[in-house]
Amino acid sequence: MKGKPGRALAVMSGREDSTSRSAVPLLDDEEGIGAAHAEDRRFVWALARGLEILRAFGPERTALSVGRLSAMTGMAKPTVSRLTHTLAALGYLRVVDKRGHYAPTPAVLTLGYPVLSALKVQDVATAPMRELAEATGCLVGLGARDRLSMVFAECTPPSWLVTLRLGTGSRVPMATSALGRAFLAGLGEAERDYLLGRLALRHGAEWEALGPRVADGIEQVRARGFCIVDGEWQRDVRTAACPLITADGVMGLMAGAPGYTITNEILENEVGPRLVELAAKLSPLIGS
Amino acid sequence: MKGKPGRALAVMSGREDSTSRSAVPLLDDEEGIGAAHAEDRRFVWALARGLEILRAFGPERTALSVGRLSAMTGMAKPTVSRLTHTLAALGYLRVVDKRGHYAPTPAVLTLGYPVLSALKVQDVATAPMRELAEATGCLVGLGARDRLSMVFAECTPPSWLVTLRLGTGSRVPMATSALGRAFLAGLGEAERDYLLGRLALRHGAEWEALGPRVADGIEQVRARGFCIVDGEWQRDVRTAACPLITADGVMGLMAGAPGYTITNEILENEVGPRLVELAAKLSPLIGS
DNA sequence: CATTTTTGTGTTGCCTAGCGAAACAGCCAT
DNA sequence: ATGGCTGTTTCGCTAGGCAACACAAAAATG
Repeated sequence: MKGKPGRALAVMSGREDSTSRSAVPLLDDEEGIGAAHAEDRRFVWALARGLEILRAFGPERTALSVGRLSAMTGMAKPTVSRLTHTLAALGYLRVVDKRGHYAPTPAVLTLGYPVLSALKVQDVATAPMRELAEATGCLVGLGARDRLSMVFAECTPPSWLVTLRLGTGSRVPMATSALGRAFLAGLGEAERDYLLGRLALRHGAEWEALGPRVADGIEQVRARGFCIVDGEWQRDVRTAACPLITADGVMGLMAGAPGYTITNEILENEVGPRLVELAAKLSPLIGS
Repeated sequence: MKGKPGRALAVMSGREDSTSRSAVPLLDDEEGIGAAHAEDRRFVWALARGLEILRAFGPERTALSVGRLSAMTGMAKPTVSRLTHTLAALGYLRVVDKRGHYAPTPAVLTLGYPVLSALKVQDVATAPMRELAEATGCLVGLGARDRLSMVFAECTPPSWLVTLRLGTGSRVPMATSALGRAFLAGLGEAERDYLLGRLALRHGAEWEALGPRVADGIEQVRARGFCIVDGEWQRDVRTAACPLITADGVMGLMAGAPGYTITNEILENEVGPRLVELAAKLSPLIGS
């Protein structure tokens, strides 16, 4: 690229061995918004940065300070300060203590409602998913892609299961989860190859071992309609998943449980087929 | 405490703006982001505008064009075009047809997860709420304030009820819903008076009749712990609600059903007390 | 069916608003 | 007080908002 230091977050920084600067501002397991839009004149950075602030929060990061946000996102502190100030003025963030820690408020939930409503999740999916969850003892989830993760649109844990903490809006990685592999299997070739390329880029060296396992999951779906992942995403969690093609695009349906409550055989012979059956039933109902 | 609102509306940036302006940019039943921050140098307008774009979508407006968004929000079309372009590049919006209609994607759900996680909704609230819902035949909801509405953090409809379409992230007006009135009753005096003032401003002439009914709801809560609203929010929907004080602030708990499935007596003698009981149980568990 | 009307999106010029580096102001702790 | 923190203010330079224009496609009209 060119030596213009101009904008483009700190992702492409690293010209000199800077002392105090955090090397890479990547959030959790996500890729930043980086340089992809560096020359896009229609791209408004202020909005992208503000949303990255909201994304920085998570289950174990419920309250963050300006400095912490600055380090996590790679933005300058004054910028973060202004963005948090704005988000607080709009009601999406609030100050939780005198040290200036910010936390998201329920107002952000309103942003998500239109999608849930458009997908008709509550209308058609929740009840049969819950039924399957209670019948099999698995947590049953419906998810779609977000960047290189899968995000749950609906999540129905069986009433007695408390160890798996997932819910609407939570994410699992695409490459190591059954849900992600099933989703990939449901895509057209072009889009799947594109995503596999990005995944390879993101996982770096470990892709050597991971890539074939992803390909195997896709092959499982092709062979019998669903795939199984045992302990790759989280230790001692076994999951089956199948793709779900809707009018609004490809999603995925998964069912999983801790290893000590379910065997791979049950997952394969009972849960998997019922999952495929449910996906077929939901397929024409979900989305517009 | 907040600063003085003290300004009506309009006036975005230019002060000599005498040209004909698009009338009023109000979204559905919300107040715009108007003037309160007109002179706040720390306020980032681009971010506020982008979030208003996301807010413009709703259950019956699942896909919107640039022109429509421009009319709804009062922003210029090129501005909206760039914001939608940005949101699409980030994955929060996608183009759904050749005419350039945009629709939100499941990616926006990730923004809401941190709050649900922080409130521990799934961990402690969902199960007992569902239990109450099945036992009483009411939809049971847990909500918090967003601007002048109440937004649901969790919503558990009984399995057989399909006419009430509410879910996580959906909103009901503060003044005409039992949930809103119960929330107001749970606040401290200063904040309650501030909100009542804004509500009076927003409802204009009809506040003459509405205000006393709101006050009556608050009085009901004071007397017996919950209040009842019959048909004011939606025709033929009866609802009881009570405040729920958590470590993260005041919320509200409500239970409601269509009029032909429940009587006011049952609501008053059975549902209301159980609601109060549940709120007391959840109070120490929800939030940090 | 071609043409005009309507509706709606994407580009320019100009000027305001916002980003970022460095300096400035609070807070605690020792 | 003196550092070592962290969050907020100047100020230059650049990105982005707004108005007007240009343009594409559906709808209306003969």
